Amino acid sequence: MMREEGQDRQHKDRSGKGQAVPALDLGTHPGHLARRLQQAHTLLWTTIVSEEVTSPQFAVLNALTGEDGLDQRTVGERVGLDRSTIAEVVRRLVARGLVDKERDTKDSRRSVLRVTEEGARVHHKLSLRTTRMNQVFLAPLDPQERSVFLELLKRVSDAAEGLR
Amino acid sequence: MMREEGQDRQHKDRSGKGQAVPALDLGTHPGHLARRLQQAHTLLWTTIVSEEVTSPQFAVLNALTGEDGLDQRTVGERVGLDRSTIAEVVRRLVARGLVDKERDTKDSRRSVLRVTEEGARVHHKLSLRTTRMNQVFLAPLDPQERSVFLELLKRVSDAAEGLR
DNA sequence: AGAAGATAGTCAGTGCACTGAGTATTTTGG
DNA sequence: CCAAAATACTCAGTGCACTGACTATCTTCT
Repeated sequence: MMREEGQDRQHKDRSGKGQAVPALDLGTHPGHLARRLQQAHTLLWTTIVSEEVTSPQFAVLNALTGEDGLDQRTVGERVGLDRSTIAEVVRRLVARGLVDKERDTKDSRRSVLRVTEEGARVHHKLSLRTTRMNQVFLAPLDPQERSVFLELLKRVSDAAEGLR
Repeated sequence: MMREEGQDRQHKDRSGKGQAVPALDLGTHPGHLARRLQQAHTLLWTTIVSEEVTSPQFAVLNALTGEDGLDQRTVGERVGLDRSTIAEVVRRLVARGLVDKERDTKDSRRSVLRVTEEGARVHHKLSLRTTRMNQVFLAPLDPQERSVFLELLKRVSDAAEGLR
Protein backbone atom coordinates (compact mmCIF):
# COMPACT_ATOMS: atom_id res chain seq x y z
CA MET A 1 0.00 0.00 0.00
CA MET A 2 1.52 3.33 -1.03
CA ARG A 3 1.47 6.26 1.34
CA GLU A 4 0.03 9.44 -0.13
CA GLU A 5 1.91 12.18 1.68
CA GLY A 6 3.76 13.64 -1.23
CA GLN A 7 2.70 17.18 -0.48
CA ASP A 8 5.52 18.13 1.85
CA ARG A 9 8.76 17.04 0.35
CA GLN A 10 7.77 18.89 -2.79
CA HIS A 11 11.07 19.21 -4.55
CA LYS A 12 11.27 22.87 -5.27
CA ASP A 13 12.41 21.96 -8.72
CA ARG A 14 11.97 24.53 -11.38
CA SER A 15 11.04 22.39 -14.33
CA GLY A 16 12.92 24.26 -16.99
CA LYS A 17 11.67 27.81 -16.71
CA GLY A 18 11.94 29.12 -13.16
CA GLN A 19 8.66 28.86 -11.31
CA ALA A 20 8.01 32.55 -10.83
CA VAL A 21 4.49 31.86 -9.59
CA PRO A 22 4.27 29.17 -6.95
CA ALA A 23 1.34 26.80 -6.65
CA LEU A 24 -1.27 27.56 -4.02
CA ASP A 25 -2.16 25.22 -1.21
CA LEU A 26 -5.79 24.57 -2.02
CA GLY A 27 -6.17 22.76 1.28
CA THR A 28 -6.63 26.21 2.78
CA HIS A 29 -9.16 27.40 0.22
CA PRO A 30 -12.78 27.15 1.33
CA GLY A 31 -14.04 26.65 -2.20
CA HIS A 32 -11.87 23.66 -2.84
CA LEU A 33 -12.78 22.21 0.53
CA ALA A 34 -16.46 22.83 -0.19
CA ARG A 35 -16.21 20.79 -3.35
CA ARG A 36 -14.48 17.94 -1.58
CA LEU A 37 -16.99 18.08 1.25
CA GLN A 38 -19.83 17.75 -1.17
CA GLN A 39 -18.17 14.83 -2.93
CA ALA A 40 -17.68 13.14 0.42
CA HIS A 41 -21.32 13.66 1.25
CA THR A 42 -22.52 12.19 -2.03
CA LEU A 43 -20.38 9.12 -1.41
CA LEU A 44 -21.80 8.63 2.08
CA TRP A 45 -25.33 9.22 0.86
CA THR A 46 -25.20 6.50 -1.77
CA THR A 47 -23.62 3.99 0.59
CA ILE A 48 -25.70 4.70 3.68
CA VAL A 49 -28.99 6.28 2.64
CA SER A 50 -29.94 5.20 -0.87
CA GLU A 51 -28.52 4.25 -4.23
CA GLU A 52 -31.80 4.97 -5.98
CA VAL A 53 -32.92 8.28 -4.55
CA THR A 54 -30.33 11.04 -4.54
CA SER A 55 -29.92 13.71 -1.92
CA PRO A 56 -31.47 16.49 -4.02
CA GLN A 57 -34.37 14.18 -4.85
CA PHE A 58 -34.86 13.54 -1.16
CA ALA A 59 -34.76 17.28 -0.47
CA VAL A 60 -37.64 17.77 -2.90
CA LEU A 61 -39.59 14.89 -1.40
CA ASN A 62 -39.00 16.39 2.02
CA ALA A 63 -40.19 19.84 0.99
CA LEU A 64 -43.38 18.35 -0.42
CA THR A 65 -43.89 16.25 2.68
CA GLY A 66 -43.95 19.47 4.65
CA GLU A 67 -46.41 21.10 2.31
CA ASP A 68 -48.11 19.23 -0.48
CA GLY A 69 -49.32 20.93 -3.63
CA LEU A 70 -46.58 23.48 -4.12
CA ASP A 71 -45.62 24.52 -7.60
CA GLN A 72 -42.30 23.49 -9.09
CA ARG A 73 -40.58 26.84 -8.86
CA THR A 74 -41.41 27.28 -5.17
CA VAL A 75 -40.09 23.84 -4.31
CA GLY A 76 -36.92 24.61 -6.21
CA GLU A 77 -36.49 27.80 -4.27
CA ARG A 78 -36.95 26.04 -0.95
CA VAL A 79 -34.37 23.36 -1.64
CA GLY A 80 -31.95 25.60 -3.50
CA LEU A 81 -32.33 24.47 -7.09
CA ASP A 82 -32.78 26.72 -10.12
CA ARG A 83 -35.70 26.33 -12.52
CA SER A 84 -33.90 24.02 -14.92
CA THR A 85 -32.45 21.73 -12.28
CA ILE A 86 -35.67 21.39 -10.30
CA ALA A 87 -37.40 20.39 -13.55
CA GLU A 88 -34.84 17.62 -14.08
CA VAL A 89 -35.07 16.35 -10.53
CA VAL A 90 -38.87 16.37 -10.57
CA ARG A 91 -38.89 14.57 -13.90
CA ARG A 92 -36.98 11.70 -12.29
CA LEU A 93 -39.15 11.67 -9.19
CA VAL A 94 -42.25 11.47 -11.37
CA ALA A 95 -40.65 8.71 -13.46
CA ARG A 96 -40.02 6.75 -10.26
CA GLY A 97 -43.60 7.28 -9.15
CA LEU A 98 -42.63 9.15 -5.99
CA VAL A 99 -44.26 12.44 -7.00
CA ASP A 100 -47.32 13.42 -9.01
CA LYS A 101 -47.21 16.44 -11.28
CA GLU A 102 -50.13 18.16 -12.89
CA ARG A 103 -51.10 21.52 -14.32
CA ASP A 104 -52.69 23.97 -11.92
CA THR A 105 -56.30 24.50 -13.04
CA LYS A 106 -56.34 28.05 -11.69
CA ASP A 107 -53.05 29.07 -13.32
CA SER A 108 -52.04 26.85 -16.15
CA ARG A 109 -48.47 28.09 -16.17
CA ARG A 110 -47.81 26.23 -12.96
CA SER A 111 -47.11 22.60 -12.25
CA VAL A 112 -48.50 21.43 -8.96
CA LEU A 113 -46.52 18.71 -7.18
CA ARG A 114 -47.71 16.12 -4.73
CA VAL A 115 -46.05 13.19 -2.96
CA THR A 116 -47.49 9.79 -3.85
CA GLU A 117 -48.16 7.03 -1.32
CA GLU A 118 -44.97 5.37 -2.42
CA GLY A 119 -43.15 8.68 -2.18
CA ALA A 120 -44.29 9.08 1.42
CA ARG A 121 -43.07 5.57 2.25
CA VAL A 122 -39.69 6.23 0.69
CA HIS A 123 -39.40 9.57 2.43
CA HIS A 124 -40.11 7.93 5.75
CA LYS A 125 -37.58 5.17 5.23
CA LEU A 126 -34.82 7.49 4.08
CA SER A 127 -35.50 10.00 6.84
CA LEU A 128 -34.41 7.43 9.37
CA ARG A 129 -31.26 6.65 7.47
CA THR A 130 -30.20 10.27 7.10
CA THR A 131 -29.77 10.39 10.85
CA ARG A 132 -27.19 7.62 10.68
CA MET A 133 -25.49 9.27 7.78
CA ASN A 134 -25.19 12.55 9.59
CA GLN A 135 -23.51 10.77 12.48
CA VAL A 136 -20.96 9.14 10.21
CA PHE A 137 -20.41 12.36 8.32
CA LEU A 138 -19.73 14.35 11.48
CA ALA A 139 -17.92 11.56 13.29
CA PRO A 140 -14.52 13.29 13.09
CA LEU A 141 -15.87 16.19 15.15
CA ASP A 142 -16.78 16.20 18.82
CA PRO A 143 -20.25 17.41 19.84
CA GLN A 144 -19.46 21.12 20.30
CA GLU A 145 -17.46 21.19 17.11
CA ARG A 146 -20.43 19.73 15.28
CA SER A 147 -22.79 22.50 16.24
CA VAL A 148 -20.16 25.12 15.49
CA PHE A 149 -19.54 23.51 12.13
CA LEU A 150 -23.22 23.45 11.24
CA GLU A 151 -23.67 27.03 12.30
CA LEU A 152 -20.72 28.33 10.28
CA LEU A 153 -21.76 26.25 7.29
CA LYS A 154 -25.20 27.76 7.50
CA ARG A 155 -24.00 31.32 7.90
CA VAL A 156 -21.70 31.12 4.88
CA SER A 157 -24.27 29.39 2.69
CA ASP A 158 -27.04 31.77 3.65
CA ALA A 159 -24.86 34.80 3.03
CA ALA A 160 -24.00 33.66 -0.47
CA GLU A 161 -27.67 32.92 -1.06
CA GLY A 162 -28.32 36.63 -0.87
CA LEU A 163 -25.87 37.33 -3.68
CA ARG A 164 -27.74 35.32 -6.29
CA MET B 1 -41.37 44.45 -9.25
CA MET B 2 -43.29 41.71 -7.49
CA ARG B 3 -42.19 40.55 -4.08
CA GLU B 4 -41.52 36.87 -3.78
CA GLU B 5 -43.44 35.98 -0.68
CA GLY B 6 -46.26 34.05 -2.22
CA GLN B 7 -45.55 31.04 -0.06
CA ASP B 8 -47.84 32.10 2.75
CA ARG B 9 -51.23 32.47 1.20
CA GLN B 10 -51.24 28.75 0.74
CA HIS B 11 -53.78 26.32 2.11
CA LYS B 12 -52.11 24.64 5.07
CA ASP B 13 -54.20 21.66 4.17
CA ARG B 14 -53.11 18.19 5.10
CA SER B 15 -53.84 16.64 1.78
CA GLY B 16 -56.27 14.00 2.90
CA LYS B 17 -54.15 11.67 5.01
CA GLY B 18 -52.77 13.26 8.18
CA GLN B 19 -49.04 13.88 7.97
CA ALA B 20 -47.80 10.99 10.11
CA VAL B 21 -44.18 11.62 9.14
CA PRO B 22 -43.12 15.22 9.49
CA ALA B 23 -40.67 16.88 7.12
CA LEU B 24 -37.09 17.28 8.30
CA ASP B 25 -35.36 20.61 8.66
CA LEU B 26 -32.58 20.19 6.14
CA GLY B 27 -31.07 23.43 7.35
CA THR B 28 -29.54 21.33 10.12
CA HIS B 29 -28.23 18.59 7.84
CA PRO B 30 -24.56 18.90 6.94
CA GLY B 31 -25.03 17.23 3.58
CA HIS B 32 -27.65 19.65 2.42
CA LEU B 33 -25.56 22.55 3.65
CA ALA B 34 -22.52 21.15 1.88
CA ARG B 35 -24.40 21.14 -1.39
CA ARG B 36 -25.56 24.71 -0.92
CA LEU B 37 -22.08 25.79 0.09
CA GLN B 38 -20.65 24.33 -3.04
CA GLN B 39 -23.29 26.03 -5.19
CA ALA B 40 -22.51 29.32 -3.49
CA HIS B 41 -18.84 28.85 -4.19
CA THR B 42 -19.40 28.11 -7.87
CA LEU B 43 -21.46 31.26 -8.17
CA LEU B 44 -18.77 33.39 -6.55
CA TRP B 45 -16.07 31.75 -8.65
CA THR B 46 -17.70 32.58 -11.95
CA THR B 47 -18.44 36.16 -10.94
CA ILE B 48 -15.14 36.98 -9.23
CA VAL B 49 -12.46 34.64 -10.56
CA SER B 50 -13.31 33.49 -14.07
CA GLU B 51 -16.15 32.64 -16.39
CA GLU B 52 -13.88 30.63 -18.67
CA VAL B 53 -11.80 28.54 -16.33
CA THR B 54 -13.71 26.62 -13.69
CA SER B 55 -12.58 25.91 -10.18
CA PRO B 56 -11.71 22.24 -10.85
CA GLN B 57 -9.80 23.30 -13.95
CA PHE B 58 -7.87 25.78 -11.88
CA ALA B 59 -7.13 23.10 -9.31
CA VAL B 60 -5.54 20.96 -12.02
CA LEU B 61 -3.57 23.91 -13.36
CA ASN B 62 -2.40 24.62 -9.84
CA ALA B 63 -1.30 21.05 -9.21
CA LEU B 64 0.73 21.08 -12.42
CA THR B 65 2.23 24.45 -11.58
CA GLY B 66 3.57 22.88 -8.42
CA GLU B 67 4.96 19.89 -10.26
CA ASP B 68 5.04 19.68 -14.03
CA GLY B 69 5.00 16.40 -15.88
CA LEU B 70 2.71 14.40 -13.64
CA ASP B 71 0.48 11.77 -15.13
CA GLN B 72 -3.25 12.25 -15.33
CA ARG B 73 -4.21 9.84 -12.60
CA THR B 74 -1.83 11.39 -10.07
CA VAL B 75 -3.12 14.87 -10.76
CA GLY B 76 -6.66 13.61 -10.34
CA GLU B 77 -5.75 12.09 -7.02
CA ARG B 78 -4.16 15.31 -5.79
CA VAL B 79 -7.12 17.49 -6.64
CA GLY B 80 -9.78 14.94 -5.70
CA LEU B 81 -11.14 13.86 -9.06
CA ASP B 82 -11.73 10.29 -10.19
CA ARG B 83 -10.20 8.93 -13.38
CA SER B 84 -13.19 9.74 -15.58
CA THR B 85 -13.66 13.26 -14.31
CA ILE B 86 -9.98 14.19 -14.49
CA ALA B 87 -10.01 13.00 -18.10
CA GLU B 88 -12.89 15.34 -18.88
CA VAL B 89 -11.32 18.31 -17.14
CA VAL B 90 -7.96 17.74 -18.79
CA ARG B 91 -9.64 17.41 -22.17
CA ARG B 92 -11.05 20.91 -21.77
CA LEU B 93 -7.78 22.36 -20.52
CA VAL B 94 -5.98 20.91 -23.52
CA ALA B 95 -8.70 22.25 -25.82
CA ARG B 96 -8.16 25.71 -24.34
CA GLY B 97 -4.42 25.39 -24.80
CA LEU B 98 -3.64 25.70 -21.11
CA VAL B 99 -2.18 22.21 -20.74
CA ASP B 100 -0.18 19.88 -22.98
CA LYS B 101 -0.84 16.17 -22.88
CA GLU B 102 1.32 13.46 -24.36
CA ARG B 103 2.03 9.79 -23.95
CA ASP B 104 4.85 8.87 -21.60
CA THR B 105 7.65 7.35 -23.68
CA LYS B 106 8.75 5.14 -20.79
CA ASP B 107 5.29 3.85 -19.96
CA SER B 108 2.84 4.28 -22.76
CA ARG B 109 -0.16 3.72 -20.54
CA ARG B 110 0.39 7.11 -18.98
CA SER B 111 -0.48 10.58 -20.16
CA VAL B 112 2.02 13.16 -19.03
CA LEU B 113 0.64 16.65 -18.41
CA ARG B 114 2.40 19.97 -18.59
CA VAL B 115 1.27 23.57 -18.21
CA THR B 116 1.69 25.70 -21.33
CA GLU B 117 2.99 29.28 -21.31
CA GLU B 118 -0.57 30.47 -21.63
CA GLY B 119 -1.61 28.12 -18.85
CA ALA B 120 1.01 29.61 -16.57
CA ARG B 121 -0.20 33.13 -17.35
CA VAL B 122 -3.80 32.18 -16.65
CA HIS B 123 -2.83 30.42 -13.44
CA HIS B 124 -1.00 33.50 -12.27
CA LYS B 125 -3.87 35.83 -13.05
CA LEU B 126 -6.48 33.65 -11.41
CA SER B 127 -4.32 32.98 -8.35
CA LEU B 128 -4.57 36.64 -7.45
CA ARG B 129 -8.32 36.67 -7.88
CA THR B 130 -8.90 33.60 -5.72
CA THR B 131 -7.63 35.63 -2.78
CA ARG B 132 -10.37 38.17 -3.28
CA MET B 133 -12.91 35.45 -3.72
CA ASN B 134 -11.95 33.77 -0.50
CA GLN B 135 -12.42 37.05 1.31
CA VAL B 136 -15.90 37.52 -0.08
CA PHE B 137 -16.78 33.89 0.56
CA LEU B 138 -15.73 34.06 4.21
CA ALA B 139 -16.94 37.61 4.76
CA PRO B 140 -19.80 36.54 7.05
CA LEU B 141 -17.30 35.08 9.52
CA ASP B 142 -14.88 36.94 11.75
CA PRO B 143 -11.17 36.01 11.64
CA GLN B 144 -11.15 33.31 14.32
CA GLU B 145 -14.31 31.78 12.95
CA ARG B 146 -12.68 31.59 9.55
CA SER B 147 -9.78 29.49 10.71
CA VAL B 148 -12.09 27.27 12.76
CA PHE B 149 -14.33 26.85 9.73
CA LEU B 150 -11.45 25.92 7.46
CA GLU B 151 -10.08 23.47 9.96
CA LEU B 152 -13.40 21.71 10.53
CA LEU B 153 -14.07 21.66 6.80
CA LYS B 154 -10.72 20.05 6.26
CA ARG B 155 -11.13 17.48 9.03
CA VAL B 156 -14.51 16.32 7.77
CA SER B 157 -13.41 16.20 4.12
CA ASP B 158 -10.20 14.37 4.91
CA ALA B 159 -12.00 11.83 7.06
CA ALA B 160 -14.44 10.99 4.31
CA GLU B 161 -11.54 10.78 1.89
CA GLY B 162 -10.36 7.72 3.80
CA LEU B 163 -13.66 5.95 3.22
CA ARG B 164 -13.36 5.90 -0.55
C1' DA C 1 9.02 -17.01 -21.46
C1' DG C 2 4.20 -16.84 -20.58
C1' DA C 3 0.00 -16.51 -17.89
C1' DA C 4 -2.11 -13.73 -14.29
C1' DG C 5 -2.60 -9.56 -12.19
C1' DA C 6 -2.17 -4.65 -11.74
C1' DT C 7 -2.40 -0.12 -13.76
C1' DA C 8 -3.75 4.05 -16.90
C1' DG C 9 -6.87 5.56 -19.72
C1' DT C 10 -11.26 5.56 -22.57
C1' DC C 11 -16.20 5.20 -23.26
C1' DA C 12 -21.19 4.96 -22.29
C1' DG C 13 -24.63 5.99 -19.13
C1' DT C 14 -26.79 8.60 -15.11
C1' DG C 15 -27.47 12.67 -12.53
C1' DC C 16 -26.81 17.50 -10.57
C1' DA C 17 -26.20 22.51 -11.72
C1' DC C 18 -26.18 26.63 -14.38
C1' DT C 19 -26.98 29.93 -18.53
C1' DG C 20 -29.52 31.75 -22.24
C1' DA C 21 -33.23 31.45 -25.46
C1' DG C 22 -37.91 30.45 -26.32
C1' DT C 23 -43.18 29.39 -25.34
C1' DA C 24 -47.39 29.88 -23.05
C1' DT C 25 -50.07 32.13 -19.72
C1' DT C 26 -51.38 35.56 -16.46
C1' DT C 27 -51.19 40.22 -14.62
C1' DT C 28 -50.87 45.01 -15.05
C1' DG C 29 -51.09 49.72 -16.74
C1' DG C 30 -52.55 53.16 -20.01
C1' DC D 1 -59.78 46.48 -23.41
C1' DC D 2 -55.40 45.41 -24.93
C1' DA D 3 -50.42 45.89 -25.34
C1' DA D 4 -46.47 45.35 -22.28
C1' DA D 5 -44.44 43.21 -18.46
C1' DA D 6 -44.00 39.48 -15.43
C1' DT D 7 -44.19 34.61 -14.49
C1' DA D 8 -43.71 29.31 -14.91
C1' DC D 9 -41.88 26.23 -17.46
C1' DT D 10 -39.23 23.97 -21.33
C1' DC D 11 -35.20 23.13 -24.20
C1' DA D 12 -30.37 23.13 -25.78
C1' DG D 13 -25.79 23.55 -24.45
C1' DT D 14 -21.76 23.27 -21.09
C1' DG D 15 -19.47 21.26 -17.28
C1' DC D 16 -18.56 18.44 -12.98
C1' DA D 17 -18.88 13.77 -10.78
C1' DC D 18 -19.52 8.93 -10.40
C1' DT D 19 -20.08 3.78 -11.89
C1' DG D 20 -19.12 -0.11 -14.64
C1' DA D 21 -17.32 -2.15 -18.73
C1' DC D 22 -13.56 -2.28 -21.84
C1' DT D 23 -8.65 -1.73 -24.01
C1' DA D 24 -3.85 -1.37 -23.90
C1' DT D 25 0.20 -1.77 -21.52
C1' DC D 26 3.27 -3.01 -18.00
C1' DT D 27 4.69 -6.04 -13.95
C1' DT D 28 5.08 -10.25 -11.46
C1' DC D 29 5.44 -14.78 -10.45
C1' DT D 30 6.11 -19.24 -11.56
